[in-house]
Amino acid sequence: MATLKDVAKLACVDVSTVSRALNNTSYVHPDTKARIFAAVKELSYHPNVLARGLRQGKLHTIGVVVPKLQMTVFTPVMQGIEQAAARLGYATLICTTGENPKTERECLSRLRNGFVDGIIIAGTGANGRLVRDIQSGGLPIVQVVRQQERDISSVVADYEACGYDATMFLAKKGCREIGLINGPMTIAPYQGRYKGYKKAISQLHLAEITTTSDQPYNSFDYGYQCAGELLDENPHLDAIMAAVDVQGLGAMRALKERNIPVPQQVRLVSLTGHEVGGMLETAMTSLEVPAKEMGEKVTRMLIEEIEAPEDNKPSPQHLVFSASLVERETT
Amino acid sequence: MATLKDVAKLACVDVSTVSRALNNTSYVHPDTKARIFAAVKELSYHPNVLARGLRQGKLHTIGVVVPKLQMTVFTPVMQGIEQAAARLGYATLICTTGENPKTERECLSRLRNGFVDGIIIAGTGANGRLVRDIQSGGLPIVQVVRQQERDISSVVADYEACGYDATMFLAKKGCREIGLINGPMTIAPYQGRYKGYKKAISQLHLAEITTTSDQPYNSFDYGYQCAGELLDENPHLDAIMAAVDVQGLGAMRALKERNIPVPQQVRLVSLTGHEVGGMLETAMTSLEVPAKEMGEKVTRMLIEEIEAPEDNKPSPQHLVFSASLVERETT
DNA sequence: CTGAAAGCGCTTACAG
DNA sequence: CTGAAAGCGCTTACAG
Repeated sequence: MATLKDVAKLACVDVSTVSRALNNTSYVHPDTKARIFAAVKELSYHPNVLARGLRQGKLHTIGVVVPKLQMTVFTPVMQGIEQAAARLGYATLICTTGENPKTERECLSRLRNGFVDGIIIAGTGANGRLVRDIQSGGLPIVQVVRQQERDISSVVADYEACGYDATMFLAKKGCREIGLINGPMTIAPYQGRYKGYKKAISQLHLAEITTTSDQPYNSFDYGYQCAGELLDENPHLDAIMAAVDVQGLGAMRALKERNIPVPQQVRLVSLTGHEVGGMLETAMTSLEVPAKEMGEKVTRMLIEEIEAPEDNKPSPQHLVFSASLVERETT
Repeated sequence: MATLKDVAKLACVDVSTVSRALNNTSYVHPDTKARIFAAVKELSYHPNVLARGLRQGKLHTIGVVVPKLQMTVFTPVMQGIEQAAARLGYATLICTTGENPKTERECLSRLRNGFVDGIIIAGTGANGRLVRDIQSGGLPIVQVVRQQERDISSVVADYEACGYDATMFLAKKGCREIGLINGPMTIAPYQGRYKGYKKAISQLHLAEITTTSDQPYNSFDYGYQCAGELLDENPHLDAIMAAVDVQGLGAMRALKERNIPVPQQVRLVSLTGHEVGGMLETAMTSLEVPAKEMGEKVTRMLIEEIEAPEDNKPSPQHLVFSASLVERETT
């Protein structure tokens, strides 16, 4: 690979002049410039981003730490992040943790080593200490989808409203035994959804009906198993709310296998929709979350913080997006 | 951020000694070592990966260029890549092109600048020249899912066999009017699927039935529209093959809206399955592609090439995975 | 076992 | 308008 030095030699100028010409950072005589560009072309020179990054203390790269991509809200979130970052001249380094705190710790350690200018995280909640350390070490970090830390900026959806609204919506349809398929309370969105559900349930004087399974919670099998359990233990169940789309798919399948007509006997809602709902044979009603937009927004927020002067960093801000109930065929 | 120098000063040794202690690259007196580690801890020192990368000419990072993630085979492929890379001590830089050649060109240009030690690409086919340039410029690059270049290593599935096998399978079930929903012939996998379909069709002396739409081809809407067209123009159609899962979802929806029973009247197969097939209300028969495994494999291949001594780089190799027909409920 | 020095490929004040 | 020099934070022969 050709270096600045090679170009300088070929163009018979100093490396500093080449640098200036290439970065347009000060006037360079047109003739010199022409010679330089000719040399660049001849050698097919490409500046070494690492060297520049080291010198400038900035690599124009952001790190993203998410649990998993497949069939989750994180895919569209990631899409938004990637696009916004590219538009602003940043590359995106991705790290999936599989909800494993240890993997997450490794990801974060790797990222903090001058590799990235900032981090976007949807955390497991198990590495709060490390996350705060990174923040106070001067590396900007923001949360997306999951707001686990109060003092770190975040972009999330209003999960409590999702839980509440969906319950109320189902009640208005006449449902009286509404079961919830959820996930661990240590993860903010699941807690939010539960709170909303609980609030609505008690306002309506209905009984709380929940369940859990041993499967990883953000999965088809979890939805399938929990739905099965709910149905078996509550013969008069008339509605199921799934925390996420893929759980909803599992629930749908469980309903079908029991020959329970949807929505006639049991209605079904996903509390965190991201497109798939509308692509199903029986389109699923869901609270659609603006996932891509959230990704874009959190990226802009992070890059703003990265580019703010050292003595004028913005305070932590928390942005909450509303989900919109899209009624389809399962209610 | 503390630097090596800070640690050295605090531990009263030279930076070189600190470096050696930290990297375990030569014997360092236990006492010295202890002092160094104490200093590291006190300053919460983290080595700057950039500086090391620059010095060693290697950043332990690979770049990945894929069309899009959402509901495509690239999500599980990406998962495989990310996991294999992490296991081998590499970070993963991701770039999505949205099938846009210009975006792809920008991604590749950004990546080649010393940023990554190698590249994995599922290309649009429109930047062959650039891809070959990168390769001959000494930056290892490998293809996944789509083998667009003969002289660049690749890991793909046997799409032709997918097309052929699926057609034969459907014929054996008694189908005589088998429609294909495909994508552009400039993209290797679509061409492969078509070839296989065509071959089977002519062996069986059946008529070729295909169609296209203006929608982006790797999408629900494309599948929906194409299926609609196929059904409207071929009243006796008894099977639909969709190139990819998400097209299959669209086709399913089109069938449902026309009240066409599946599989009784029309059978449906996806030629590139990656899990979703089994998560549907009516589970979809598909040729399941080992996407994650392909991602892992291509990563190992790339890293092997990266780590091979300059004078002993492996020749281009092409690995083809077989898909396996998983029969579910749509056939 | 450890230090001093050179260098990775850039950028950026500082002169002139 | 351009050159010479210092430095970003590391690693790695070279001495001793």
